[in-house]
Amino acid sequence: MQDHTVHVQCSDCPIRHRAVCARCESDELSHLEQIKYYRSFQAGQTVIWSGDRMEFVGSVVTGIATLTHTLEDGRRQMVGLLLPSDFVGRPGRATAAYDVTATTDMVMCCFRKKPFEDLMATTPHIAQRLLEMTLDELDAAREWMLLLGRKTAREKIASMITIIARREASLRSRKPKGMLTVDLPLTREEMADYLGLTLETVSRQISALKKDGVISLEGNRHISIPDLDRLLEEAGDDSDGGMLV
Amino acid sequence: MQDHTVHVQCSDCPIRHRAVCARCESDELSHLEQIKYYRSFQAGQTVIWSGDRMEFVGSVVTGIATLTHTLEDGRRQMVGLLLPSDFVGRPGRATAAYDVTATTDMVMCCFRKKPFEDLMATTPHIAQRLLEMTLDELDAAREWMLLLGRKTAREKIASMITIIARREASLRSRKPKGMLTVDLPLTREEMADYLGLTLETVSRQISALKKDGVISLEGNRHISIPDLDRLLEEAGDDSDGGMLV
DNA sequence: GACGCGCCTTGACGCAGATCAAATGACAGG
DNA sequence: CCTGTCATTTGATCTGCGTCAAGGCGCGTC
Repeated sequence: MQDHTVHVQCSDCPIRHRAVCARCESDELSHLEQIKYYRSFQAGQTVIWSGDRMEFVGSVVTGIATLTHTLEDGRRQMVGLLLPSDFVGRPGRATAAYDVTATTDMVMCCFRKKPFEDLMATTPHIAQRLLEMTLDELDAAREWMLLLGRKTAREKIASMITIIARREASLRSRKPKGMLTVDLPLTREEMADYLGLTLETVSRQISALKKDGVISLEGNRHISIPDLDRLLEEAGDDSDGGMLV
Repeated sequence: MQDHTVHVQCSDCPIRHRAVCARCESDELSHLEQIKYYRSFQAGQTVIWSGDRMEFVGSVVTGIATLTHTLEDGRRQMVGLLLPSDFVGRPGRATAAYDVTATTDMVMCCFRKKPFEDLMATTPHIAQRLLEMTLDELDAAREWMLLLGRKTAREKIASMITIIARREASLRSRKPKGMLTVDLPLTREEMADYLGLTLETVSRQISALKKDGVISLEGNRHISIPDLDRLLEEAGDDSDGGMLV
């Protein structure tokens, strides 16, 4: 599935690598091919610190990264979870606004910012595609705000599971067979930073959902969902969870 | 200041009305002029309900609107605060994702969605401008997530005041003279929905900040800030509050 | 002036989740 | 096999904020 290598060709990533793929389909591929390059990161490695100069933009090819804000006293809030195909960086801004960290081994496809901006100015399709992606991210951020501001710890956990299941599903081409399962790509502490909780509360609520039969665990990270509707109900959303199935 | 009328010309709003103004400076103004129209709303009136068909996009000319999510049991979370010049709507999506409500009397400049999308496809500058604005909103949403997930009630109130002061300042052309003052355009309940608190907690924390001399009140809505650094400190941010001064 | 109606403030009390602390399990290296 | 490290779980206690309730203030209307 996520078997891209550092030398993956642009044309290999019709889904994962959208910022590039939008161009792959046109006759100007060669421009992007000339300016793109790949970077690998190890799990735990910081891609860029908040406030640093941001010399590139790019997108995740394989692995997972997070965006986090940190306060001086150490409180942390995750503000973005980047899965393969997600875009990183901000054309038109010189410095990073948050820490970007690889939480698994990760490969990014990067473009030096200036050439990318030049290309964007002459290739309307790129700005239109980026706008679409940014609007999606904004919607996700706003759903996340509802979670952070108004949901209980139990609802937050249930919501997180449905959100990650949904995003993993959208990366997979095939439909899931058998019982729905989710791999949580985060530690309890990272989940806590995602949800605005402490890691102890995350652990307790996962245990509680397990005890109540809403989910079952195999190991610490792998979850199966016997009854999706039950989980969606626990998530407290008024919507259907974005049509997960 | 905010004396635009329903018949305001596009060329009157170089700051407030950015989605239009991007075009005003070009030779294709007439296209936008042909498809734009104005809508007025009274304070409290709903512009559109979540889930409704969204036939238009537009931007706020005068007044203030909010975006809110509501759960079935009535819990509400504000996810956007729209001041003059802010864009509303989402090219490429058919239905609204959240409730849009006028909290003061408000005038919007609208475009039917289809013609606007057509224009966007042929006028690269519009998508580029919208991308820039959307990225700004995304940054604001992420700062808001930090507030919702990790700040104390007192810090939330202090942060809200600095955020609103900053945004009001950016709408004003002239520098503030004398002591910095802010008009809160929201009721205590709306502030609570903004901050993920209850209205009682909002009231208590505002009283506490007043008692401690961080702010002073004239009436319920008008705040003066004797010492901005003190307020920024109370807000708990590691940044400088976006260079308010 | 008296009334009603929003909006706001203040007080008393309870609880969800934070905090502090300790135990358990999973591994990797010696 | 032992040991150290790190992630996780679980328990005991504390506390910030929610909840419930009462009352104040400004303002328009009769």
